[in-house]
Amino acid sequence: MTSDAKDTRRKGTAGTHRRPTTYDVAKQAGVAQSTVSYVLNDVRTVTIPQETRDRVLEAARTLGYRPNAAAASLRMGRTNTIGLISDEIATTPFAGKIIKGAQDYAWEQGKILMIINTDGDADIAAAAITLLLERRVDGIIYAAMHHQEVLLPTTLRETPAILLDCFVADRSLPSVTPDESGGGYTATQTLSAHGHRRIGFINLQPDLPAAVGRLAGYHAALREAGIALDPALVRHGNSRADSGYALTRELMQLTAPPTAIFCGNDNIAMGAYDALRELGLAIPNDVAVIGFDNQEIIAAYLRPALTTLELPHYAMGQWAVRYLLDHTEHSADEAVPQVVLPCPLVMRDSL
Amino acid sequence: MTSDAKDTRRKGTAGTHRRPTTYDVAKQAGVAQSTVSYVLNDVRTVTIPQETRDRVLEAARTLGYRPNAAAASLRMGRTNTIGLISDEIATTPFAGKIIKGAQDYAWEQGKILMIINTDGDADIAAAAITLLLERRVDGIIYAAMHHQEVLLPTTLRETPAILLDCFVADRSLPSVTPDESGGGYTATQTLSAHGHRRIGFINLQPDLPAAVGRLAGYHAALREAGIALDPALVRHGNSRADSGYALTRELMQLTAPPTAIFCGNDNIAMGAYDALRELGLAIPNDVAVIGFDNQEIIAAYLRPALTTLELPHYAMGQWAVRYLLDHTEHSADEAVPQVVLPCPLVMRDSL
DNA sequence: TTGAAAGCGCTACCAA
DNA sequence: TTGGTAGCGCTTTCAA
Repeated sequence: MTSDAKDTRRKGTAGTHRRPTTYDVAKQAGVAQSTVSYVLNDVRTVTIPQETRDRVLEAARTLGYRPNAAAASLRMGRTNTIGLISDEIATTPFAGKIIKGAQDYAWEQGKILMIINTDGDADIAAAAITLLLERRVDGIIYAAMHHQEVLLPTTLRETPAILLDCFVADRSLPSVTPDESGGGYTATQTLSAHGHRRIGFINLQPDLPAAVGRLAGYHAALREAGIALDPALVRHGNSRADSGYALTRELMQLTAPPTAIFCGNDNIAMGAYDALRELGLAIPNDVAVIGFDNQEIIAAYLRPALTTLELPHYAMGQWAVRYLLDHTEHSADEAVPQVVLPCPLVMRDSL
Repeated sequence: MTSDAKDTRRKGTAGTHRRPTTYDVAKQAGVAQSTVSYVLNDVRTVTIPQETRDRVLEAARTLGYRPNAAAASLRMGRTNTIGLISDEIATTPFAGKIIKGAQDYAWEQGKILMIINTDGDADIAAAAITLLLERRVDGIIYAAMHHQEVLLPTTLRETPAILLDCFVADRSLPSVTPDESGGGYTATQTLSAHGHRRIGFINLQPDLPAAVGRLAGYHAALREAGIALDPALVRHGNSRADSGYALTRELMQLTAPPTAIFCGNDNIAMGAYDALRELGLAIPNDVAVIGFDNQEIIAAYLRPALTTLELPHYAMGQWAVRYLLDHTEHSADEAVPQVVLPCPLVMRDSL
């Protein structure tokens, strides 16, 4: 703290940390600043003799030179940064997977992520967009953790953007979401391939995109297998375990109860397990169960381990970044893609 | 791509997106560039008449002006950005909490986070540090997901940095970690306060900082309660459920088995539940159980719900950012804090 | 109260 | 092959 007059860290007394610049490196190496830039960026349009290169590299090393990304960004008009706005982060394992998918790909491409969590607050989302715009990110990913329609500030259109696990009503923004109906189809088809003809379906709240899609898939698979749709076998719950429990009991009280149950998510499946156990029914011998979401901690710990469908969070994260990097330019003429990624089956022991 | 025939986006034909600058705003408002800066940044040292202010604000608005953060950073030497390097992100719920804690505080202070996940790879960590240094972040948080000693590149010392849930051997870098021994104490003391005198402890691998700390806390609480330490009651496992299962069986086979078990983490507790159930012992009436980590998905779903200690991930994230913001300057003379944050008890139904 | 201008560190153009 | 130099958009000093 002290020293003479306590200016320890302001003046050039060693404590000062003015980082060396290309200018310093140039001086040290006895070349021009531009030469330093050429060498450091390995610019191939100019040819610099190895000897000079070495001198520059050496000077940079001894000075501890580090390029200043802000200066480069200012000059080049690109920040090599991608903004990621997510509506949740701590409360779901999905967030981590999306981030990881996005980051892995971004990192490969030398890009870096700026992540902002909104906690579902629209004002924060708007502020986040503003901030990222000021940072001149090369693109913005707006990610929801549960497939839904969203309403977004128009400011998002000032930069390339892509929606992840969500979409806008008029589909005017590119999006990447899970193939819900494909998932519903896979689940149902897998069950029917195992010989089941009476397949119960405990769906999520009927208004959710996920529920609509999965139900469509269920219908399609049934149709394809030549199984008549029995409306009594389809129920809508609230996506929690208690609803899985209650609706499973309802289903099993039917005069012709199902031999397999497709659960709208893994929580519901957990409830189904409880109900089935209480009824003295064995999984999968008496009743087969298949879930959705692959919430590892549930699915892998349930006994028997739960067969389920995985939501492609990692893949969506990856896809979103790739899309942004491939579409750095605003090209209004191109179609706005609404991409849908498959939900892979994760086979365990419940069927 | 060529011109003449299809240069829609290069020239000023509407498609072009040269963002307006302070210069444009100045021109539009009929003032000098500096005036724009004064108004936009609300600089109080100069007094600008409301009328001028309004003109500037209006011009900025109609032009859709957005400050360029890179330019400001370059000029000011501060980026208002904090780097967060984490060794895992998708595989543990802890990451989300740390990030949220860090981000919530950073956001409040107008700072933004750059997050890089290393997957535990030292090379990636080193590259991440380099990248963040080039970005001139105002500070770096290096976060582990499990309390451990780490070995870090010296480059980390080029900027203010803080370690989260980890530390370096010589304690030369500031750190914030959970109060493991305080947690061990709380767990044990809580059990003894419930009247238990024979308290088993199934610890993690003995070499982990968490295990060492929790054991010390266990000892301290026993001593304080006047309970003699019985080495037979202390076991070391491998932090997974199977080890909790096996060691619980061992413990219960003792001629004087424990009436309560303190489990080194929630996975172990899960295994203990299985063993106890198999032995026909009721929780908490026959044996009380307390866990550690508060892995919500385990702890809250276990029946009876598990009483456990929470790791302060959110608080550590918050603390780390606060520390960095308070110590923007490199002050070598200050002591290097090794802060320890409490692990709060989360009461549920297992004791 | 306002304006001109310097300069943050970098890239890349143009000349030598 | 190398070097001088003009900005990128901003903040802030200094003069008017």
